[in-house]
Amino acid sequence: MRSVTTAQEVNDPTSSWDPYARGCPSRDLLDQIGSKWAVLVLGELGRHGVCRFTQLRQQLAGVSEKMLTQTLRTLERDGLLLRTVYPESPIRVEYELTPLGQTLRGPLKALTQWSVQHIEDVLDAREQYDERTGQR
Amino acid sequence: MRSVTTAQEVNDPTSSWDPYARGCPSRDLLDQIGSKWAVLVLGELGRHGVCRFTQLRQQLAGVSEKMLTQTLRTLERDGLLLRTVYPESPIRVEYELTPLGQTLRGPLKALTQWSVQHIEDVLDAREQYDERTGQR
DNA sequence: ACTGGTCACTCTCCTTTGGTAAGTACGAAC
DNA sequence: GTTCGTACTTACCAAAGGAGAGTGACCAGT
Repeated sequence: MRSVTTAQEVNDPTSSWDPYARGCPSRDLLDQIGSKWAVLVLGELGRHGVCRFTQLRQQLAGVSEKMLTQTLRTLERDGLLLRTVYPESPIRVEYELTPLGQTLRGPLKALTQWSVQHIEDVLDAREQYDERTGQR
Repeated sequence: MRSVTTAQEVNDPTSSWDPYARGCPSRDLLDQIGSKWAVLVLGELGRHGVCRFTQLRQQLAGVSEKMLTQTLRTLERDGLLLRTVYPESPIRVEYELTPLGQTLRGPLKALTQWSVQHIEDVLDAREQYDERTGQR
């Protein structure tokens, strides 16, 4: 068992993960999957199925190669995507979601859609806030 | 109209927000709402309805006062939560979700649940990855 | 043999963000 | 008048992120 064993969970090994607890792996994971580039990488792989490095770099306009590599490695390590190297010339590397990664599509799509659907409300709210606080 | 007007969207002013586009406000918003502390603050306010500063600081174990204040201000400005000051002594400040903030509960809850439900799979995947790459 | 091109990184430098801890403002209670 | 509680600010430093040049493997052309 890998569960972080503390006093209160000794008799309850299955339900001990709490993102609100400091240092809990589930908090770190939540942070990872909600991070800027991870959301977009997973979203893109969810829509296109299989992608190459350069393709992703173009779709996620503005990502640096360093961050793209870093994000892809982390997601691969977490078992969310599969990285396949074809030793052709020039080299070809393909990325695709694993079954585990697929299970994240729904939640992430919901979040992405929310940001598109409500961005105008948010921009309005910001304007009002700035007027309110700017006057004083 | 606040929409960022570029060539391809001149005849389509309503559906122009794209989180995959560099500098699009919806990308920034997605980044905000998916950020570490914002997720937890919104989650906590979703569960408890109304919270005070100190209460939030305790529930979100590990957050610094600086980051909590900063996160709360940003969320208030974005119209996701309401901040009410009661000029008693000692001062009392209450935070609660706005109707707009309520609409985020679903998506964020899904994400949080995912991280709890799949953290073990991810930890397994990491172990395997480290073995694979550590050997070479 | 040598130049140039492609792809997927990798490295370095510098800016921005985040964390730690101490300080501030206000009235109330002792 | 000193201490307490509450909700912040501020100063400082370490860690993460972004910009851009460099690397290595391979091959096509000259």
